Parts: sequence; structure tokens; C-alpha cells
Amino acid sequence: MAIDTATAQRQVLEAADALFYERGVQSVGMDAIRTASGVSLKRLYQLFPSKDALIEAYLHQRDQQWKDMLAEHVDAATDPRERILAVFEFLHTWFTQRDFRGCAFINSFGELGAVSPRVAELAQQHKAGFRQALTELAEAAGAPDPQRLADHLILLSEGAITTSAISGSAEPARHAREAAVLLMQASLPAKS
Amino acid sequence: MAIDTATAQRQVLEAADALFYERGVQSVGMDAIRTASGVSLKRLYQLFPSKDALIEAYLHQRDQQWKDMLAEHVDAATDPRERILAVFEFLHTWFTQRDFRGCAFINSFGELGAVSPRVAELAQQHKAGFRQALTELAEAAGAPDPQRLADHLILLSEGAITTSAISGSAEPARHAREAAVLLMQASLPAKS
DNA sequence: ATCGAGTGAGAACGACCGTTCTCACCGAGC
DNA sequence: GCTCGGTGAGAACGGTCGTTCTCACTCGAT
Repeated sequence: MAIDTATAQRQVLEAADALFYERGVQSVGMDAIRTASGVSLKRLYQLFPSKDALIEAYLHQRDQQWKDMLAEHVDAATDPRERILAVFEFLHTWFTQRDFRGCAFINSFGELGAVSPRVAELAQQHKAGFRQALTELAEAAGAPDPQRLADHLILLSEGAITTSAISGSAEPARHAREAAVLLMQASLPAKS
Repeated sequence: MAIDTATAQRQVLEAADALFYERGVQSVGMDAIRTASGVSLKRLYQLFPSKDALIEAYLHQRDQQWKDMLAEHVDAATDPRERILAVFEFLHTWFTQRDFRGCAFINSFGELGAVSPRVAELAQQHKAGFRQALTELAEAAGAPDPQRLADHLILLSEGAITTSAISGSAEPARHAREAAVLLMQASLPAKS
């Protein structure tokens, strides 16, 4: 056994993440993942019994990393309104990453949503988690209708993600932040 | 010649549109399009010399139909602000269509954007056209900075499209409309 | 009536993909 | 030292896909 199971699994997931995200799930063959991870095909299949299972693990990992990065940015601020705006600063740093190519869940949903119920389900869960986080931030900021504000902020965020991905510019994050400021001024009670 | 070239082309495009949009571009084989359109494979390939060419024609047609539907809704209103809000009413009627599955350009971009420069380019052009239309509407409504308002409205629209596609609900269109009203109140001068 | 260009139906081809199988080989336990 | 379960490398398999080819046939022009 050249390398232990845990590191092999990590290498495979790392390679799958990079390739799936960059080229899309369907355009990447198992052989490309094998080559990139340096793991034998046999091992790959005993770690993940099928490509579908690997896709699921990829999405699961993306969800976790995304949540962690978001929380990191939000928790750097203490003022409740600043914490909401930190979401859009997170988006901006995400968009400026060299390999940014939009939301993995939106992309996978577009590819496989109608064909793989599991992918559709995972995309829904990911977005529901984001909505939940935004609702809590809106609540903490004293919004009279936190879910409503959260729903508005979601639209700005998702719109910024896809617009930035297609245009190749990070500007949509700034626009979203601007619009969020305006919406918060309209929705939140005057600052105490 | 059983049917003339023009109707054959229309039938192929109709079938390709339905299948590509429903299942995604890569999941649909040329044979499925042949079966659905009732056109022979030979004829199909002399109408569209490759699958890429058919994809391009599909996206071109989507762009045209989408613009037409949007214009139809917008032109039903005369008041400049109502014309902006008509965009979101258009989105709502779109989202409630039985076969709604998000934006064909966002979906295709997620699938092939990194692999096919042509698809990426067409998605950019489509979105640029939408931005142009929104900018003109914002201008007509007397926005002091029409591009800025247009950029905000784009985010709401794109966000509503993807959120609605993934959640399967048409509600995001209503949320986007609500947020648009708030943004217009903040950005536009008081009504004369 | 005959020719020939173009047709429909589908077989065929070559490439690729997900998955499994082969087999020589290694290292731990007797 | 000698098994033997598990490994790596990659060949092999069955299926699909985009594209081309075959071939009997039709139909308009001569």
C-alpha cells in the first residue's frame, strides 16, 4: 500500500474538485481524475463506487468549504449590518480567485438537474442553507421581516454569482453590495 | 423530398430547443433530436453540419424568443416605472411555465463555458443585450445613473431566475419585484 | 422510358466513457 | 522461505455518441 486510504481519498477529492469545477461534471472522465490524483483506477473505485458517488462527494465538499469561507468573512465583523455586507465582500474575494467559474451547484444543476434527482436535491439543500444563514443575519440586524430581507439579499447574491461568472468581472459583487445597502436602508429601522 | 427545407429546419430547431433546454445540451444525442423531429439523420446534418452548429442555432433562437417575450410584456405598459416592473412580471409568467428550467444561457455556460468559447461568447452577448434593455428602461424612468440601476436590476433578475429554477417555485419573481420597487424608490427622483 | 441527383432509413465507424478484469508484484504473517 | 490478500498499471468490455456511409428508392428533367 503506497499511501494510506485517508490521503488517497483526499487526493481524489482534491483532483475531482478542481476538474469538475473547472470543466463541468460531464466533461471530466474518471480517467482524468485518476491521472490528476495519481491513484490507481481500482483504488478510485473502491473509494467511490461510481462517478455519481464522486460527484456527490464533490458537491458535499464544495458546500462545506463554501460555508466555511462565508462564515470566516462574516465573523470578521461584529456590527450586525456589517456582517450582512461581509457576505458581499466574501463574494468579491471569491469572484477574484483565478479559478472562479460560478457556483458549482448552479452549474451542476444546469447540467444534471433534470437528469439526476440527487444533484437537484443537493443544489436545493445548498441554497436553503444559504437562505438560512442570511435569515439569521437579517434577524440579528433587527429586520422587521428577516425572511423577506433574506430573500432579497439571496437574489442579489445569486445574481452576482452568475453575472460575474459569465462576464468574467468581479464588479457584480460591488453592485450587489451597493444594492444591499439601499435595501437595508429601506428595510431596517433607523440605526440606534 | 417529403418536406421542404424551411419546415424541416423549423422542426429540427423546435425539437432541439425542447430537448436541449429540458435535459441539458450534453445529455441529448443527435439521435434523440432526429427521432423527435422526424427528420432523417442525413438531412439533419445537411441543415446543421455539426452538433455545435445546432447548439449555436438553439441558443440564437432562445435569445430571440426571450427578447420577444420580454418586449411583449414591457410594451404592455406605458408608465416608465411600470415598464421596469413589467420585467419582473415577465419573469413570473416565465417561471410558471410548466417546462421552466432556468436560463438556457446560464445552464449552457455552466456545462460548456469553459470548454466551448463560442457558448461562453453567446451567453455574454445574451446577458449584454438584457443589460442594454434594462439600461434603456432605467433611462426612460429618469434614473440619475441608469447603468447603475440597470446593474442592480440585473442582479435581481438573474438571481430570481436561478433561485426559481433550483427551488422550483415562482416566488423569487415576486421577491425580485418587491426589491426592485425598493431600489427604484431609493434611486429614482420623487414622482412628478 | 430513362437517367441521375438527392432522399430516407438505418447500419457502420471510430472515439470515448464508466466500469470491471487481468496479472505481475509486494509485504505481512506463518 | 513461502504463501496469500491486496495493490498498481493498464488492458478489456459494453455501451453511447457524433458523424459518415450504404443502398434501395423517388421524382423531375430529358
